[in-house]
Amino acid sequence: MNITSKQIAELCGVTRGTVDRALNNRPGIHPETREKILRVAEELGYRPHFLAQSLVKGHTKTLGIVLFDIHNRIFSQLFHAFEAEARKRGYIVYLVLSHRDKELELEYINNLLDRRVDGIALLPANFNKKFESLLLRSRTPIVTFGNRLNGPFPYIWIDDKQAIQDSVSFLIQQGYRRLIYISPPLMRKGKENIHVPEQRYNGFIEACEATPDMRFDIIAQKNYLAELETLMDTTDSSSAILCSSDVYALEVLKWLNDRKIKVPEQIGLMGFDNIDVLKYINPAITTVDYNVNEIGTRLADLLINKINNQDIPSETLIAHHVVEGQSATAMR
Amino acid sequence: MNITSKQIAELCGVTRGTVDRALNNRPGIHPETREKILRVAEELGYRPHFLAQSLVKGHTKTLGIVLFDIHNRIFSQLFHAFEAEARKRGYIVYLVLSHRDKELELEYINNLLDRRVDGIALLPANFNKKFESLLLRSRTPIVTFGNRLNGPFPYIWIDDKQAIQDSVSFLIQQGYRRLIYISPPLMRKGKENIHVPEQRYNGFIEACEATPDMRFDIIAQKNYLAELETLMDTTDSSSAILCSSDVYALEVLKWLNDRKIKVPEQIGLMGFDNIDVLKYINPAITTVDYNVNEIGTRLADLLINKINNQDIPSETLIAHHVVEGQSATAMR
DNA sequence: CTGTTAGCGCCTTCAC
DNA sequence: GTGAAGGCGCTAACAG
Repeated sequence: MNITSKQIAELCGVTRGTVDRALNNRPGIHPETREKILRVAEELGYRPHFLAQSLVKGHTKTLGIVLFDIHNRIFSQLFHAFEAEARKRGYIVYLVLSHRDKELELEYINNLLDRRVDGIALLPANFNKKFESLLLRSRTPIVTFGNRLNGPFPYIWIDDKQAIQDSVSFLIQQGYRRLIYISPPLMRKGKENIHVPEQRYNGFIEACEATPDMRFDIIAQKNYLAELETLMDTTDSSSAILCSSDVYALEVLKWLNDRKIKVPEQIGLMGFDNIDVLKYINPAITTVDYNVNEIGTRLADLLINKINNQDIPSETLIAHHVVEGQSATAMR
Repeated sequence: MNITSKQIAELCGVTRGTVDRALNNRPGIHPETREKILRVAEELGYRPHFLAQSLVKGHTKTLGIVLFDIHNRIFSQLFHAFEAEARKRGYIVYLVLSHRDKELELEYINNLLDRRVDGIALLPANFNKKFESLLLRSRTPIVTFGNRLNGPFPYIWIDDKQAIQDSVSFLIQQGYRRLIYISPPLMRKGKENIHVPEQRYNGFIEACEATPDMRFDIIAQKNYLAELETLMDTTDSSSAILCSSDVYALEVLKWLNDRKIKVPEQIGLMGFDNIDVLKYINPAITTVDYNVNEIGTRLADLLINKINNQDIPSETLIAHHVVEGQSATAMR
């Protein structure tokens, strides 16, 4: 169906070796022969068979990236940057969505490995030894992000623990003395890789315990609004709700709005991630910002460098900072 | 590096043909030989080389999907559904982002073709004959969506013209008699494939012209807020702004908020797409809803059916309906 | 039942 | 400068 180098060889009355020399302009071929072959190839719209090339060259110029989903804006932005950098460096990417499902992730990883991707950017849901040894045995370059593994896999993200501590500091400074921390992923502890939620959780606990007179609660379940409800009568204007992600903060704000509870007048609210839809929300939600585009770009950069056998740092942490909105400003 | 069927053959003292029979459990092999081969393969963690398989089988079990971007929620949702259906049917997908850039789209299409993807789901930015003939010549199954080509390419989306007419009808019914239609993509007319924006535009014009006493304006430029400003002193509470997409409606609402112009008291506002972030917005934006998950699923379904040489409809239109919020409710 | 052979499309020595 | 041959890893048709 498609024109092959063999056919060109026949048409030009030469052998495939010569055609190859012309096509990949390698030395050792008469200029005229080259001209002719190139012309014929051009006319016939010859395009090399990428798979066949990959098979012999041993690389596919393909990257795989596994994400939980792209509903969370943070991940769709990350993908954008990743894809752009990959393209600039000559790679095309498989995007697969694990939905935090360990089985599915495993299935996908195996599939990507079978397809001989040159490297994988991985947001891991699995976390056990068996999984890691599969990755290691594959000898495929891998860079993790947004969740850490135990083995020697390079990692890029932010300093989550510090970021939450900064958030708590900010809230304390605003005069808040009673905090409710909402982080549903914590409920999957032991069942799933929740490295980042745990880092944030640890940061929260430490920061709170280091503060005299601080009261705090943790909500770690899927149905977090129901639990929040039971806590509401213990709150006042010196209370604030800190969410481990903007997506929860948005839900909480909506829930509070529906109940005519005013933010920040009656209770403070703070998110995390600074996803871009926040700009449309009233009141502006105080949150933690970090350059996710940079993460995406660096992620691709690191992975490709690793593919090229360059040394890359085992950990790359991107800067973060609290962005003050109007949702966590206690009446002092 | 990785174990091959040849090595298994040697280890088992048989030939590759036999190994192949065992691995792909084909008939004509002694149960014991099969057992042994399977056991050895299992122990060594043998996995077939997907590329080599593809090369000989003539298919790659790979789909390509080209999107403008995944910032617009409608596209990330669509991808989710597409990816899920593809996976269920045994395919993995390349996601490439054209950013509406015709050159880039072309480059990507060629790349996907070189990689011998089994099919392409295409949101086209290009629209000329040359582009279409490239697609046709490739003989690769293609299904378009969200923008139409002229050639015989199956298409799936919604009835955009009708949807805007329904929107206008709704606004008229609410008592609006002066409409401002905002659709920035229209400015790229002639330069880029804007099939859908044009359909919506046509629907708008027809619906307005069919209505006596209707005044209307079109804003078709990137800097639409600036143009909107010049029109604001010609509006009153019987005026409404109709946006060709929710993303513009969100910007407009923010802009109006900043100017303390009340929606819908002073002016009506309506969007299109019903992207999921709308649920967090106040006032609730009236918009047009359609099941984008269904589009994503059907898109994959159609494409795969086409790959399997089944007949598929040249046009598939998904239902839509106006969702009433509080942003376009004239004081009657 | 199993081995042999040929081929998918391309690249890469090694002779001539 | 060019041809011939072998191989990437797997499948498939044909013998035996």
